[in-house]
Amino acid sequence: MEKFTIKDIAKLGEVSTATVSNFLNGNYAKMSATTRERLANIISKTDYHPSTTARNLAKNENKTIGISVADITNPFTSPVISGLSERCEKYGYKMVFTNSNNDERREVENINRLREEEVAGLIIDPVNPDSSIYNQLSNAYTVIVDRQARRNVVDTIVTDNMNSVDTMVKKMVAKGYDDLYFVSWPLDGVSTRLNRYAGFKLATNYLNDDHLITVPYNTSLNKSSDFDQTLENILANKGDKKIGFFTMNSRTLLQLLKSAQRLNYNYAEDFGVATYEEFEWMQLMNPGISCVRQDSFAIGCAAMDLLKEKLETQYDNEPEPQVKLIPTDLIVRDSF
Amino acid sequence: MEKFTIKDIAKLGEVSTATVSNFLNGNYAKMSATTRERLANIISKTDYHPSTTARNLAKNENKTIGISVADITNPFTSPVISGLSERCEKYGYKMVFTNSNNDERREVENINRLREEEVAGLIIDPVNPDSSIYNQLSNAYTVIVDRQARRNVVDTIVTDNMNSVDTMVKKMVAKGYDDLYFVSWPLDGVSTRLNRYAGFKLATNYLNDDHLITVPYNTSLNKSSDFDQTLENILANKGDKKIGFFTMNSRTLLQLLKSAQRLNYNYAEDFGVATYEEFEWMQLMNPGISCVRQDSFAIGCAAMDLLKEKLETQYDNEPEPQVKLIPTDLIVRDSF
DNA sequence: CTGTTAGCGCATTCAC
DNA sequence: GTGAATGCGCTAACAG
Repeated sequence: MEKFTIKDIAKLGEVSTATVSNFLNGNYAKMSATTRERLANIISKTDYHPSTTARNLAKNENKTIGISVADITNPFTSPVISGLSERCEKYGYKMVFTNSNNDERREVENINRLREEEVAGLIIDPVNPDSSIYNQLSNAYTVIVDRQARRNVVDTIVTDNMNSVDTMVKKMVAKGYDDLYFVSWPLDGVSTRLNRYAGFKLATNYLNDDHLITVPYNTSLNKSSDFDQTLENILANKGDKKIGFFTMNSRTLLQLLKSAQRLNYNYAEDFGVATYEEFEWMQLMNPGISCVRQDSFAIGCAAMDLLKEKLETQYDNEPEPQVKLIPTDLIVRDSF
Repeated sequence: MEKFTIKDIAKLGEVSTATVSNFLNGNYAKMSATTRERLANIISKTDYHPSTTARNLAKNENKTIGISVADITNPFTSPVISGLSERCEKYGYKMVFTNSNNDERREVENINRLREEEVAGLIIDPVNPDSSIYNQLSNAYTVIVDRQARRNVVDTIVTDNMNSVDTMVKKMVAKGYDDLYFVSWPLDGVSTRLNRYAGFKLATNYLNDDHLITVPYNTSLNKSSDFDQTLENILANKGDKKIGFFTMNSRTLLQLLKSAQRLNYNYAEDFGVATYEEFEWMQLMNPGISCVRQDSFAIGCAAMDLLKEKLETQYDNEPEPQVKLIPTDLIVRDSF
């Protein structure tokens, strides 16, 4: 938006462009104190600032990372971006940002565009972590966040699903619940669900899947469903037993809550409940709902930390992909 | 991340770099069909892609816009970004993104950094719209979103506060409410609040401020407050009158709801209520809460539309700053 | 139709 | 301590 170049200020300072360049890069050893001061003056007066484009070209480096998020609108991705942005600033990277709006095709376009921009690295919040497109990405300059592939080919940072469920459900066990149930969308080999369920089994020591309740992915909240039936079966026959549920996310929690409402059961009173994911309304409800709050900010930070580290080391061959687990916060309220 | 340059593929194609450049830019008229095909082949085989940096330098243009958001974590900014990203893609811009985390100092840094990147334009979701720092920005290449300054110096896109409140409150009036109250944080000259209140007065025809209830900015939701008192005064003495409240945002709504709960009044039953802002829990509550849903996505779109238009026209002197209002959706549920 | 050439703004030897 | 020269990868005349 300006017009001054390094030449202009070289002329004004009556020095060569090289000296100016040195000044700009802090190589003050290579000039007299007087020219240094003169340059400082001129530059501040002209509000000249070097062209990053030109500099990138000359140095053949580009301190920017490309970001592709599946869905900016998802409440869990904002904190991730916040963490990324924090670290980018800290490390002197700028971030160019793309949103795929849950569209795999668009994600591919975004990633390709990002690569053409010659970004130094890539951070991807994948639409479908099991897609094959990530195979083309080198693990040397990319990291995946938030969603874990069944077989991951690049480093990924995700919330510690298994352990958080384990410790939360252990708290329920400790309160003397006789029967605990895990309410989930169909497992379908999705790693998030599998890992959360694994945590549940770990805490409860259930050996088979008798305590796994599955609800279809897209059931209406406001119509009675099969789930009403199984809930009624459990609750009507519970006798003196304490019954508890752990729901794998907020949607299944709502499913449970709505069903219970239809059947005239109250949570906390007639049964205990805790859930993965935190939303504001869980705190507003009365009694408040215990939940696992994932630390998305930390995921963003860790992702950029990892990426920076990878970018700074020279690999003779691609590093083995790892997955790093980020611990969660357990929010215990009065729902169990 | 690659190594092929235009020279390499020129050599491979046994043509000059100029021809390759023409090919890349779609100037197929300037070459024979055979060389065109040959080039296409070679390029696809080598997975060569031109350096955007070099291209930007050569063309002295930079199809990127800089974005500075006050707080990525605010649920209303995600849709704005979504809209921006939509339009950026459409118009062929890429976006470099910064987050200020509600810190004015950081915002200044971000904006300066963005300008140094030689972005073509700037879109700013301001931390404090009344800050003086926006005075330094030319209206020729920047637009502000979401928050309106008292005296705005650059084009601004905001939600249509006044008209949405007006039409929502008119719906309450139509339902025969005898007394309507506007619950708000102290007006304090903040344009958002002023405009919403103006809409309220427009709908109710109240001439003075007797129906404005002010609650301090930072009162705890869970302790009884002065507000409890004034609410009790109104509700205890209402007689046969229908009483309604319009709250200026979700926080003041919660204030109202919690106070009512403490005083054993029920909304919808003992009084009517509607609010600015929509959150998921308003839909979950029973009865659902009527609210004004601002179309943040549209704000993002409009902002980028405007910016693009400005970028493409040559101004002899800076254009007069305008403010554009984005209409909202009125969600009527059962709370009044 | 194709090649030559001169920049774009800056960084970096290598002389002086 | 300083400056001229060269190149980063590409574009845009201008010749041929």
